[in-house]
Amino acid sequence: MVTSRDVARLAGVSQSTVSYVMSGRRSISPETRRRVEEAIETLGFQPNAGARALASQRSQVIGLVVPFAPGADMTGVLPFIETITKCAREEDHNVILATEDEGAEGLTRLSDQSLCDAIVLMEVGSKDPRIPVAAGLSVPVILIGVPDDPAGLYCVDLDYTLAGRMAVDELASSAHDRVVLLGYPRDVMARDVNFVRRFLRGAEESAAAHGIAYVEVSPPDTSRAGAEAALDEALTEQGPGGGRLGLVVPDPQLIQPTLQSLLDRGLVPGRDLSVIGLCTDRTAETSTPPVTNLSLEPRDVSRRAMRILFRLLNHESVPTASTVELVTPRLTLRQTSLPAR
Amino acid sequence: MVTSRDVARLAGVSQSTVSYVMSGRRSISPETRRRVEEAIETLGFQPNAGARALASQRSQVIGLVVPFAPGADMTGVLPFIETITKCAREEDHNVILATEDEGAEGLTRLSDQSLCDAIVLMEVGSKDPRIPVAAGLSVPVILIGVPDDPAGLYCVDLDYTLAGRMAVDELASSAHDRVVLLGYPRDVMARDVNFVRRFLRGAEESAAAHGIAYVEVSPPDTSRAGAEAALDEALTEQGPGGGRLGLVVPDPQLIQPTLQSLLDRGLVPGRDLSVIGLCTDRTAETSTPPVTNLSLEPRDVSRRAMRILFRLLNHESVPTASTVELVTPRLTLRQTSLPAR
DNA sequence: CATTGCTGTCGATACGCATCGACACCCCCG
DNA sequence: CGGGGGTGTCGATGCGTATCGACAGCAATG
Repeated sequence: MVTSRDVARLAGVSQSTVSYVMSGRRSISPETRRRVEEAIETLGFQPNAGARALASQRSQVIGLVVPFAPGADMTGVLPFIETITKCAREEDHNVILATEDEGAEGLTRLSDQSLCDAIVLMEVGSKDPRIPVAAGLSVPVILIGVPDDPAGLYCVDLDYTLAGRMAVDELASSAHDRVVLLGYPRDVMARDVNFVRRFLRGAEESAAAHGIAYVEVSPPDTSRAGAEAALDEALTEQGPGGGRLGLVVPDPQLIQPTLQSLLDRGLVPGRDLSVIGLCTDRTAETSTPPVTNLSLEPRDVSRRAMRILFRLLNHESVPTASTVELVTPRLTLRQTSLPAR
Repeated sequence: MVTSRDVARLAGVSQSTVSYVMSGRRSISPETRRRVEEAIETLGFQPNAGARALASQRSQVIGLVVPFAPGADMTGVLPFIETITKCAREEDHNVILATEDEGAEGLTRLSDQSLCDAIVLMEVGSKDPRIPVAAGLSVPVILIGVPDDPAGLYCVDLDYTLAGRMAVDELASSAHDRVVLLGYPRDVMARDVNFVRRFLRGAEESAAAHGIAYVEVSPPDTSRAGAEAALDEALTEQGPGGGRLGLVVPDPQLIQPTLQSLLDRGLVPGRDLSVIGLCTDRTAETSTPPVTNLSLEPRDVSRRAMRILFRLLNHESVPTASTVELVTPRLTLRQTSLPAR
């Protein structure tokens, strides 16, 4: 192993000088700097992470807690991980992974063992039991998702209320007469996840504002049969015909089954009715047919979270007065939207 | 911050005794052990990771290099990450993430900075430029995927050759007359990925062995249009009718488009022909209709890799003489298989 | 009783780096 | 020509843990 002492010896300077060359925390003469950098290059010196962390009280590591819990919707988790990792690297930090199923102890472990300088907590639930613990840690914590009580922690999330509103707004403005919201399956509803409530509220509000007919049906699960059942309920209740129907499907897993069920009934999305999904663009592009969607913007959300995080780490002031930052979803029209009339 | 010295003071022992209680590397009297453990509990002591790493030359961290490169197939990466992380935690290790786009430097960084004790390298290509670098690192490296020259490194992967053989074996044994292999898109073929070649070879071999008609067509890309084009080529060439046709689709991204294209032509998978996909079970279950598939077994592959890894770290002998460990795929019949005749 | 061999504990040290205080040197100004 | 204020470098120290050698106490042995 090459140490900074080896570099110092080769460059003919002291070890501390090497350290100052690398950190830039003291001025160094151009000549010395050159010699040291040359020595670093020659020896291929890389500072020992443990020693650095021990001496500086900074691990240069970000803890990322991901939802691997069984049953959690893992669709679209990857873009978050990807973006967060890349943002971290841009700031010369590394990412250490923890899984949701470790619960609150996972958080204290990361923090108390000085494994990381900050924590990003993904997929935060309404009354997430980790929140009070997170609030008491010695490292800053950024939440992706908005709990009922953020306990002063910084939160970033998609603006689900706005997403719900945008979905119905779009349908209303393209002359649809009625909206059916194909809700989340019962088990998701039972978990009382925050963003579900927010989305539904936004959709309802918009429907009310536009004076447009609005019903909400909950499928038993996200299977093909679940979609069938929900559609049965939705369509028989109102009759299949008459007017322009808009279907809003906020659960990504339900989109493909729903589209398929519609086709089986001879109802072609984009010809006989509109379908708007809430899912990643990738999911929307690859569904058959490609579905008009509101993007979950995982990259934007992640980037915003990381910006806050590094501002906190660098003791810069965090500009927003608010503790909750919401990202605006993006609507992309694809093949499942009825043409304007 | 609570240190082992604090624990020692409270327990009335020396710091080194605390360390020995925790590591179990020297015998400790029951009475002393009790007092120390009580003190640890009381203070909520967690050893400082950096200090521990510095002193013991062990970071208790596994480096995981994931394929986030643009264009890489990210489908199914998550189960690998999940399983690897969980295996690591079972052995009291953490996982640090690196992205493929850091290339070989990412590997030397992880190793030379002593950020981790071992590295898992995912999605290794045939002539992956990282292999020679990996072979020279001071930490063990486990590959997921098999390069042309493993350079003495341990590799774990699905047995793609067997998968190809199993696909055609299944079709042959269920009285199919001919097999069309809807290959990988041209850009994947161009990258000359190892597992693609292996799968195709297995399929060819089996077809030859069974004396069954076999053609292979390559779609331009994984879009719907790409699937259409490939199907056009495959079906016109042989005519749509006559005998029992089996379609093998090894690219997960191509499966849904292909199924859809078939349905559009009035060809119902499971009634008019058979379709076998190579994809995760999850993908197979959620396709419409659910496709008979050979599983990629990400959990098995990951677990095998981690077992080797920890054996290496614990200086246990690694049992296999061979450096390459292949996992047997699992065939699951679903709705796209023709009933036996 | 002297010796040997354990068992259980302690003190000291090393790990590699960051940082603080000291200080030698030089330049500029009085 | 003397003093003051930078500038650039160094030595020393500390971060918190693991581990080595030492050794006190005790039991078993000849």
